[in-house]
Amino acid sequence: MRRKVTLKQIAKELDVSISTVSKSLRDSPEISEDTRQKVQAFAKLYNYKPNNIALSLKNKKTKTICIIIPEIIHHFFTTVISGVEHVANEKGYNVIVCLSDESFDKEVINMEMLANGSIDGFIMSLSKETQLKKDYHHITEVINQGMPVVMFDRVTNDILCDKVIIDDFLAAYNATQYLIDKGFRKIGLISTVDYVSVGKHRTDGYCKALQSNEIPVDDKMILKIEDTNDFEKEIEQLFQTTDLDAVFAVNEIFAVTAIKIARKIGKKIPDDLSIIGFTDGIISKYSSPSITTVSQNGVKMGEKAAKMLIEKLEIEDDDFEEQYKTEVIETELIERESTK
Amino acid sequence: MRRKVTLKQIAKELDVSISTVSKSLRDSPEISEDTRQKVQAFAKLYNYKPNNIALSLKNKKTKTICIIIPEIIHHFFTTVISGVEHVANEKGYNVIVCLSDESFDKEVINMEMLANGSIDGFIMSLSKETQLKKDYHHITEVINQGMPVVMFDRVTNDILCDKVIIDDFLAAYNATQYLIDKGFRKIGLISTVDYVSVGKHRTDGYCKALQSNEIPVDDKMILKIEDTNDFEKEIEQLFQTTDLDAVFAVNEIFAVTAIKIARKIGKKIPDDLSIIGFTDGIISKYSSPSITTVSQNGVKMGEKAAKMLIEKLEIEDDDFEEQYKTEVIETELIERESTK
DNA sequence: TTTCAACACGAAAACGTTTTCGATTCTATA
DNA sequence: TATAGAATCGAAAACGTTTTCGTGTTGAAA
Repeated sequence: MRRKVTLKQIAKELDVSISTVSKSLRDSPEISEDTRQKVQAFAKLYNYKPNNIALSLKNKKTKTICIIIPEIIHHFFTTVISGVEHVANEKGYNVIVCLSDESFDKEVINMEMLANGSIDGFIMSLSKETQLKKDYHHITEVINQGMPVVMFDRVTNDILCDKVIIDDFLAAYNATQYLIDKGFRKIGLISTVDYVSVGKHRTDGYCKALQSNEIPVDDKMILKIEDTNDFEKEIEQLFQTTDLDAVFAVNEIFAVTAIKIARKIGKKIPDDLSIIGFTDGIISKYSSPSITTVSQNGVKMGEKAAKMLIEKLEIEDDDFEEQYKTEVIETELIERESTK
Repeated sequence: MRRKVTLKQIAKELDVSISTVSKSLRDSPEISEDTRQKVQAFAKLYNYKPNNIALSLKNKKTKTICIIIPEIIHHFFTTVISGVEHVANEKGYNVIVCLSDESFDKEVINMEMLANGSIDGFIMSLSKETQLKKDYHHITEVINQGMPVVMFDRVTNDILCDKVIIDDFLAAYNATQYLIDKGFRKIGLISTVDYVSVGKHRTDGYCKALQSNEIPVDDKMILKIEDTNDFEKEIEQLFQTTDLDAVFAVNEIFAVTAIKIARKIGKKIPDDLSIIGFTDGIISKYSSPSITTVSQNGVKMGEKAAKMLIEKLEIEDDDFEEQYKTEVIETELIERESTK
């Protein structure tokens, strides 16, 4: 077991000072060719690598960013991670992934823990509970300490910071309009409870589309799901109490479950019922029938968020004009087999 | 913007020494009640939190572990992350997630980057390319430096370290036997290339089960997929050149794709063809028909791996008897709709 | 020979902690 | 009152770097 070698050890071994070793390794012109080569050879032999922690302490930069997501089970979030990872690694940053499990407390703990020097900045999507409580003190706290934060997808207007979102309202509007254009009039909605920001926006877009086409919004056709554990019954009830010819679901789990329930009660997809989902995830693609869906490019969101964060991190502190941007990622409707 | 306050600043402000501040905050008996309260009050007011990096440098412990996975798209790996996160957080550790993208180089870079003080230990599953090259120098290097490594799922016998696996051979054997018990004889296999360790073991289990039942192994019924990008054609060809009544697929992507192709060429699932997958992931559950599968409890694997790693980290260096364990996680067959 | 610059290197501070040990003051006992 | 011992605090080292600045040596020009 050969422990890592330090500058001090090299210095001692070669009988020079620590400074000389450091400078030699960084090719400082102050050092003579002779000693430089001697030191470098020795360092290579013992596989010297500078200690990251010491560097972090000295530079006050850790070259590490943290992404906090509510759940890892939603494929969308894993694609965001993938995007973040990609550009972060490219720029020499590491990524710490934290899961809030939709819990306010876990979100707070994670942030407080990491904000004390461990990382340089946050990329995050709000947990359900945080959105419900509307308590963002932990985030403002971090921002006030001068640590940049980029929010994505589930964001809030109560916080001033960089954001990456899609136009949930417009995407839902277009999806609904697509169904209307196909001739459907009895269009159901399977959404989340309103305090989840994106759920609210998508619900609004759905309603607006109906209104624009002078189709009355019928609350009986709208299902807002709170508990993700046992929502199959609710969907089944929706299908049995209403006579829908199309459904817009705000995520792919809801969409695929709707398909399953519809089948169970004897409806053929898409012949008897057309379904549009949200998020072009792995389920939509591999489900049979594959699901027509609003693509929400998670990789692109992650990449963009990481770029914005790292940009903020690398501008000199001199020209710190606080300019917050909100980037809107394009969505598109991917037509597959669940609509006709 | 109120920057983080340090011990030095508090000391200066209260006109005491840094040591006194530090001791006061840690409730040292050396300090008088008076000054202790004074310091603590001041610290609370200014929301003092110790700097993690400084602590890491001092303690030579970062309280951070890294998990390296080949791909985040496989739901199995995300469940492992979830398990690791869970116990790590419980024990006060942070988790850095790295994606090797099945690339040897990325695996090496990630490990070399983080091994220099940034983290305390690794949890990892080998990339395809690493398994192909059989080059594990980066891993032995890390282990030789005294940093514990726990491997899971895709492991190798060439490295001595703690491991968490399932019995791939037995699980595949049982799955195949299950099909045989149902009366099937023409059982196809959709596997990965042999250098992926788990693919090889599952293939062996399949073959062994056939042999035990005196069913000849027919290479034409075995498809080994190398390129994950365009394997649909290969599966289609398999179905057209052979007349199978059942298929065992070594992961859920292969399984769901097999269903899709089978449907496409007019076969009904499970009436004309029964299919068993591997990994009880999100696809298997939500696919319709839902997929009978070998459950490979990723959460449990992650939890176990994290526990083993943290245990290694927290034993005193005194009693360092190198004892490596290999933990085998139970699998079970989950019967769903894709078999009859 | 003197002087000055270039050259080569080392000492020390700094990042923010914790901890050991020494120093000073106070209290109580002889 | 002298003194031992407790109580209270500060100096400094240590973790591993980088970097500024100072210092000594060398060579060449005056």
